[in-house]
Amino acid sequence: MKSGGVAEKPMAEKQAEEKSTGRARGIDRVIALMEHLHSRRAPTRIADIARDTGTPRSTMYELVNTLVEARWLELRDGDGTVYFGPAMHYYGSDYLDSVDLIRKARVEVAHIAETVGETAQFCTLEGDKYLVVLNEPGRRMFRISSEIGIKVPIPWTASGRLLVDHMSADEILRFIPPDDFVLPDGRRIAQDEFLEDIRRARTQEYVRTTALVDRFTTCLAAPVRDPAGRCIATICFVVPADTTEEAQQVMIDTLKASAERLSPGR
Amino acid sequence: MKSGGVAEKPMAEKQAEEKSTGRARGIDRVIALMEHLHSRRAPTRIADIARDTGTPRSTMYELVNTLVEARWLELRDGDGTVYFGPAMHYYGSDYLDSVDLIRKARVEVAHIAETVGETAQFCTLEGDKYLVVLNEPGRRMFRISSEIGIKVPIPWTASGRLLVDHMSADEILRFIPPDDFVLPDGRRIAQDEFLEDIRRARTQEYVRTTALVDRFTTCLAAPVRDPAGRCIATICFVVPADTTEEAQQVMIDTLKASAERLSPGR
DNA sequence: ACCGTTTGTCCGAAATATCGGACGTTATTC
DNA sequence: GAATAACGTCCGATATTTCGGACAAACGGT
Repeated sequence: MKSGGVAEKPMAEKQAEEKSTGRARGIDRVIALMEHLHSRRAPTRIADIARDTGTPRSTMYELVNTLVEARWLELRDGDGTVYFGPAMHYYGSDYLDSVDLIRKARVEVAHIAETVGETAQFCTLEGDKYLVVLNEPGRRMFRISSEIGIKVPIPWTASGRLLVDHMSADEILRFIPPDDFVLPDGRRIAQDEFLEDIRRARTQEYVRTTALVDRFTTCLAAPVRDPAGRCIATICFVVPADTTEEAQQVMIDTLKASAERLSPGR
Repeated sequence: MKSGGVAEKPMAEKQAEEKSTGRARGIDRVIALMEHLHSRRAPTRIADIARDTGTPRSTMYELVNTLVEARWLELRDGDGTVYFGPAMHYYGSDYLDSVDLIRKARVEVAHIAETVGETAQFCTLEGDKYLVVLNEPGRRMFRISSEIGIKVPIPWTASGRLLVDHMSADEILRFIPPDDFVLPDGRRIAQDEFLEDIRRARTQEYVRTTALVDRFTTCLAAPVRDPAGRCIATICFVVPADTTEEAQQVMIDTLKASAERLSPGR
């Protein structure tokens, strides 16, 4: 077997079965299936999906067949594993084109990633989590797998500090789940430093963070604001921490210009 | 109402109901729903979707609610219309990243679109139709709406001439539905000219077409070939027909270089 | 202001899709 | 090479989801 074998993630079937009986609608099982694939982000064997989503095996086989036929899913490798199919890309592209801000952001992100040569992203909030919506790898491309659509705690990111800057300190601390201040390596982000970052961000109109999620990475982010001045999204660079200060200043100016162009109603 | 009102497309419910009774599984209704949205490529009212897909109204409302909750769909405008939601983008991105050739093609297409400044695309065959998989608008950006995932007759395109160049003349004419030689404006593409285009393409390793689908547009395409020499995809530019010959030569060279880099096993 | 049309919700009935388990086949382990 | 585990398919029963139609509210044209 090429993938790491049996995964032990007992979190996927949260709401797989909520009522009393184990029986569920096909569509609900399909939604659980797709969410599971997205969270694993790798081709997965059908039996594993069935187990991890709490779906009966026979049902899962039946549904997967249907979805493969519709090209929502694709059989991968020898066979035995499935992953997303081309139909998802088509529908996803339709979504991107249908949202004005995202369509414009795509142009900006592609442009600055190409000209600067570093990975650029466009991010928003979804609920109380931070989310990468667009990702354009730079020439370096040291991070291969996309994080698009993966929810991340707000304090882990530079953009997160901008996306909550319309709230008061109290509101912010009530808004963000306390556990989200703990980084993947176990370090805890001090709340007062976090709030100070946000305060500074409001005047500087950009945020820089270093060695947060990843020890050797710096994030630079600028806010996209609605006419009321509220940060509705961010555009950012993800660069090696040893990037020179001058280069970073250029990037910050680039980000501010792009963010300005993206801010609606100007 | 902002859209053209009631649409009269009696083709969407092809296989909406195939058996005898009108009853169908939820998942099949959802697949029909998504395909319908993709073919319309615009936010659509729920009742219209129900009618055009042959789904009972009450069923469609039920399903749409479920899908909106899962963020597969989004309510648009005031309300009343639905379209694809962010989840489709996330799943679609996962698909793009999971296919090696497409992941590489994304880099190439973005790069040449940025440097040349014209719209670049990456295309393949799906069944007997041509299909845009990636589309990166140039600076001009005169065509806004994406055609990603929309099936187009092979003879209408420059890329199509490359994608069938491994077949004999007979095979090609058997492969392409006869109606596909008729352009949107009613003109008919002569089969011998079409075959001659393909023959020339094989030696030149690129194709140029002008004023085919669109009177003022020229397409330039180069083949991505597998180790056996078979064209498995194309990379192309879509430019105004009055682009100078010198500029077009530069683009052809650019395409050939990119196509070469994308061709597996070299 | 009137009236016809459309929207969105609710309900009971019944057609059927989901489920569990069994079975033959293929892969993996020792 | 035998034993064990996993894979994928099939089948009948029943719990459930789909469906049609009815209804109130909102809309829109005259």
